[in-house]
Amino acid sequence: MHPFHSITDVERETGIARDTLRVWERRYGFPTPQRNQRGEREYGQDQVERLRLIKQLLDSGQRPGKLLPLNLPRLHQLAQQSHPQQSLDVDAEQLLNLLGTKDSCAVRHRLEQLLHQHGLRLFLTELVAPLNHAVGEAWFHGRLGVLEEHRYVEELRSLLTVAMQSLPSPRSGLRAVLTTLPGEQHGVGLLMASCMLALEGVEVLQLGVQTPLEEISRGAVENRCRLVGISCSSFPQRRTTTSQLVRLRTMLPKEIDLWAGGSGVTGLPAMPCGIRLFSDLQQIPAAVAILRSQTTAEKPTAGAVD
Amino acid sequence: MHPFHSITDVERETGIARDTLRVWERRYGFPTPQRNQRGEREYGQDQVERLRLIKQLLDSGQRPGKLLPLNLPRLHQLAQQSHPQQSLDVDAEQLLNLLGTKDSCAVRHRLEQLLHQHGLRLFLTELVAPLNHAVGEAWFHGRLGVLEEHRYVEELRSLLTVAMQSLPSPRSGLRAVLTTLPGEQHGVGLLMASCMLALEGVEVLQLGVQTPLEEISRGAVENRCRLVGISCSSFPQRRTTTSQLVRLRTMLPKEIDLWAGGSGVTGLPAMPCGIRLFSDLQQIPAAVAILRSQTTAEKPTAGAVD
DNA sequence: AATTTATTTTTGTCTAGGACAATATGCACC
DNA sequence: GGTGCATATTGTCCTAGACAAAAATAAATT
Repeated sequence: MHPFHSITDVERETGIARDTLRVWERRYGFPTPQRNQRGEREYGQDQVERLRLIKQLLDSGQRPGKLLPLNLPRLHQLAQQSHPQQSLDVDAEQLLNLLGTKDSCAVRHRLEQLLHQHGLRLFLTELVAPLNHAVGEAWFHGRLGVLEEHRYVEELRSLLTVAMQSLPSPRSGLRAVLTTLPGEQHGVGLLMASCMLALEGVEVLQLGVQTPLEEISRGAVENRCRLVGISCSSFPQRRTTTSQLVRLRTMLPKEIDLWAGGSGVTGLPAMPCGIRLFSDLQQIPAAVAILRSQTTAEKPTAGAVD
Repeated sequence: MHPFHSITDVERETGIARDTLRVWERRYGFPTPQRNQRGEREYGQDQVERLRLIKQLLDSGQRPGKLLPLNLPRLHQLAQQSHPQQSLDVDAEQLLNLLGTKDSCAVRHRLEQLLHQHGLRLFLTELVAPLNHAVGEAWFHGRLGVLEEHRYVEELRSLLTVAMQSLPSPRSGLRAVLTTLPGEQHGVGLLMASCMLALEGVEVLQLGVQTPLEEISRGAVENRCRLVGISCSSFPQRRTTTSQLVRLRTMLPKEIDLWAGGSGVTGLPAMPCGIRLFSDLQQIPAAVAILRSQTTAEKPTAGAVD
């Protein structure tokens, strides 16, 4: 009926905290919501759009002081500049186009085709990883909507879930807990990492998203896991990621490795200690190999741990 | 290191809004966090536990005024009373026990066994639905941890995803968009509903969780869906669910049905109009049948719509 | 006695403007 | 070009008050 959004709505839709929205209004004069009878803010659709765009630009490194005074055209202009169209694999490009059409089966079929053609590992590293990024960018530029993005994610999730089921039962010996931090909602990166580890013969204990740190730690210990993997997408504040990872590190026994990867860790301010950051899925096989050689080497010489 | 949580942490871990935490402190004298140098609240682990329990009791219909003055033993006592152990199917009971053990494969295998034994539909309505509830309760009573719950959810998700893939391609004619409202994070109910619809030959467009209302509407229209299904789990405020559903209803063309189901809609204060609430998965087949007969009946007599 | 209607209490969310530390930026200096 | 320090920017937290929606209770009606 009335196209107005409360401050809580806007917080949910843009990912910008209520306090931040209010302080922006005070400091920069934007947004400028109307007020209802009760004196509460009512954001119009246009302001929400603009805030969404601002949020995206912020996440890509821009600063609020520059961004908030700009009008919509200038913001779009900036979006163009800061995220130039990147060249893409021909397959990825094709899929991106398919996503834009109404035909959802086509996307599914093409993904399956490519999976069988290249095998799971290459499919993940060469196609899905860049495609994920490209889908995000396409949304950023307004080429795809949230709808298309969700559809893509669901197709991929389903495809990878099925693919992982049909992998041979891992030769035990190396077990891993895989999950995301509390607050993190995106599960596709997690699934991709699970696949990569499973491909290396690691027995993966997938816990889904948003596991409390205490439970991650308990799960790793109780199941005698050698390693904990955390998938991090973009987070509201990057220092949240860091502090949570550090806290998890202190909770885990030191003989359990802690790995973190995903777009949320690239450009993270260098971990203090004992946390391995992955900027790329492709680093996983080598890391697993090293871990495996370490573990088998250590096994015979028991003890020597205080 | 230091076992203290900021107010944001507590908000994330308990699902209680910051403002609410502060106002409780003011009104009821609980929680009573310490303050750090800067004067900021620091909640100890015990207070967080207590708040979690309080949140659970609130969700089950208790009132803050009664709950907040109570100490921990009394809260547990109340939890026992308000959620008496229910009798369970022998299969469900067995699975609940398996979940408590470390052996994750056993859960998986037993679920698969039962799925093949009963078929997907009975598996969902007779086993999974009550088991979901039982797992929630078991967590409530401290019998299972978050870890076990997550493991269960992931196994189920994977199992149902695979099962849905192996269903025959739906005979087209009836198409549905299925998703959850913005803010809703739980996707299992969604997957179960998708399965039920797919079993009835409905072509399901799964959009995953948290789709903005505008995008739900757009997806339904663009893909010529006859119906939109929303899966609602427990929501912070129930009126949020209502208002969002009503808003979605107004956005959708009136020839598209809107269905909502899940634990979040039971006991919801009667929808104004044009929204069908499902308290049970079993109601789905009949509703689809009716819809199908309506649609085929209407098709020939085109027009008569302003 | 049961059901409807009015009144009171409870409760979550919103507001304002101030404060401060953590991060980023600009600039002199090596 | 890199390094250290002063300065500016920015998100989050604070207090305390206000108010409407929901729930509980009381009152009035059938």
